[in-house]
Amino acid sequence: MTDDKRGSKGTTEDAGPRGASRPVGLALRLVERVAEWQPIGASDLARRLALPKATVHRLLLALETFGWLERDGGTRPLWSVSMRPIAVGGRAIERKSGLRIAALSVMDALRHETGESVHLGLIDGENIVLIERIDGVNSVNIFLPVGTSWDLSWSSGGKSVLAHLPEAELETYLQTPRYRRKSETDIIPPAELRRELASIRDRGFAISVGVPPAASSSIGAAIFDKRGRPFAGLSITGASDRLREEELLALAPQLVAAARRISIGMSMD
Amino acid sequence: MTDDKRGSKGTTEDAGPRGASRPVGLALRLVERVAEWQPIGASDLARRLALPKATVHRLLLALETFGWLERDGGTRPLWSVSMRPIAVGGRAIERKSGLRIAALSVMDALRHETGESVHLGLIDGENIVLIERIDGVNSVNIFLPVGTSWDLSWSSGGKSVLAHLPEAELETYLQTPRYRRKSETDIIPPAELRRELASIRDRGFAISVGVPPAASSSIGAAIFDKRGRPFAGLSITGASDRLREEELLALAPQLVAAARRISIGMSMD
DNA sequence: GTTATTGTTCCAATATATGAGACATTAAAT
DNA sequence: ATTTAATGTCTCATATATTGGAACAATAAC
Repeated sequence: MTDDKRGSKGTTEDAGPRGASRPVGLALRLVERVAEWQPIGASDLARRLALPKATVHRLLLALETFGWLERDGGTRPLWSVSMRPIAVGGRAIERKSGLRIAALSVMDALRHETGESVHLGLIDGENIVLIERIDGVNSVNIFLPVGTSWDLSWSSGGKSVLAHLPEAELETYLQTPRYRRKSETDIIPPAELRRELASIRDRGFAISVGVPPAASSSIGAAIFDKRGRPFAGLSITGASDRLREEELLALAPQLVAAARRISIGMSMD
Repeated sequence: MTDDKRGSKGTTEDAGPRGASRPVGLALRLVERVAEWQPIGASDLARRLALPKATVHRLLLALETFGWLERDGGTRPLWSVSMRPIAVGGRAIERKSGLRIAALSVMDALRHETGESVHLGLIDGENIVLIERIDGVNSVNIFLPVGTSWDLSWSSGGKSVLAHLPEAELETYLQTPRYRRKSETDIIPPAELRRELASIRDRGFAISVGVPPAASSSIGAAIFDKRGRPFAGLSITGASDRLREEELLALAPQLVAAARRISIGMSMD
């Protein structure tokens, strides 16, 4: 009631650097955040993003029209993402660089040799995203959904990629503090992580042992492209009461061989 | 050099109905098409979409900044989608209505009983999208990527959903001609499809037999929400030389029971 | 060497996004 | 039942970001 600056627009700075479309940036941020917080109402969303209610509301409507978001039928609509991102992403994986095709037969062989589930993750910035999972023939107690993404330091697959990254990139990665998995406060000392990565580089694989109750343990190895750059991680995962450190180490030779076979398969096209 | 209508802007009509943000619509269309045609160059893309080169180029840059698209390092950049859509979609599936959680244990039991792979698809407009796959303990020769989507009439899971759709919606669905799988020209006569759907409704499941060389066959049943609406399909899939019609029919009781168990699990929250 | 494409940048014109406020409607609190 | 707070929805004047034709450079094809 005091100030009346109607129609004062925000600047592009809010959305991203470079000559980048502001509404597009806002819309994409909205999709990502709705996916994270769904189902969520418009006002709540606006508050969390520190954006005007009207702007958020308008964009939600637009995203609904284009089929990327949908709302449930309640009196107070709650928003969720549609199947569109999955469908788009599925196509992406399918044609992506032949990695999936190169990896599948090797992964299938591995699950039959070991009885355990095999996971394939692809690097995405500072995360690793699960793009394929083949289930072990043993009884499996955990089925990670394709599309799950973790910080590189949280999984054996991610750590094995991290270990072979060029020093400069590792440096950048370590610039931001990394928290231990399942903790919001417990920072991993960079020196500790560096030590572990050095050991991983030496041995050629990473292991990650979960704590007993309903947890899983895994062993992972990196996959390299033709220029020798690590870009994906292969890992064998199982219940942590069955796969203790001893059993994991026994799986190492087969895993490392499989990862190498995939790398080679990728290098010749 | 004749006409000089500089800066004449396009209208919102091009992008979509209602008061919808044009640049957002264009950007999303771009993401979807890039996913379909990747890797693709900017000019080629602009031509196929009948959009000005400059506009496409600018949006591609924006989408790169926001992390949804990426280009390979060649002198002539070719564009592909990043892992972002998968990561977003993964979160979507994870929290979606509890379906995945309700279905997983049932699917796991089913794969151990039958030895074959079990698929879970979610309806998305006139398509069904694969959101979860659990691999059979028998040797499996086909691993469909999560995120794959087909026309409802193309899979046993899709047909079983189609069969229980309200008449009005089925009518709308049949308005558009449906082609046989793997054919661009061979239309399925609506009457034929209607007959098959009636039989599926009677028996409670749908089957789909693939032609021998390197094909797969499956049997599917619908999953219903608490209001009795079919919204997902459960199916058992295997190599078509192992799963002939006879074997598929033998699996029917277990499949139907499993689908019912999931529906019930969904109805109580 | 010549020609045809492609990627990239510029810029004026204008169509479009913006966000404060107001209202109706629903949920929570008293 | 009545009040209070919060939510979804809409409108509108203004500022500005999007737009797309054209020109240029860089690359590929002939």
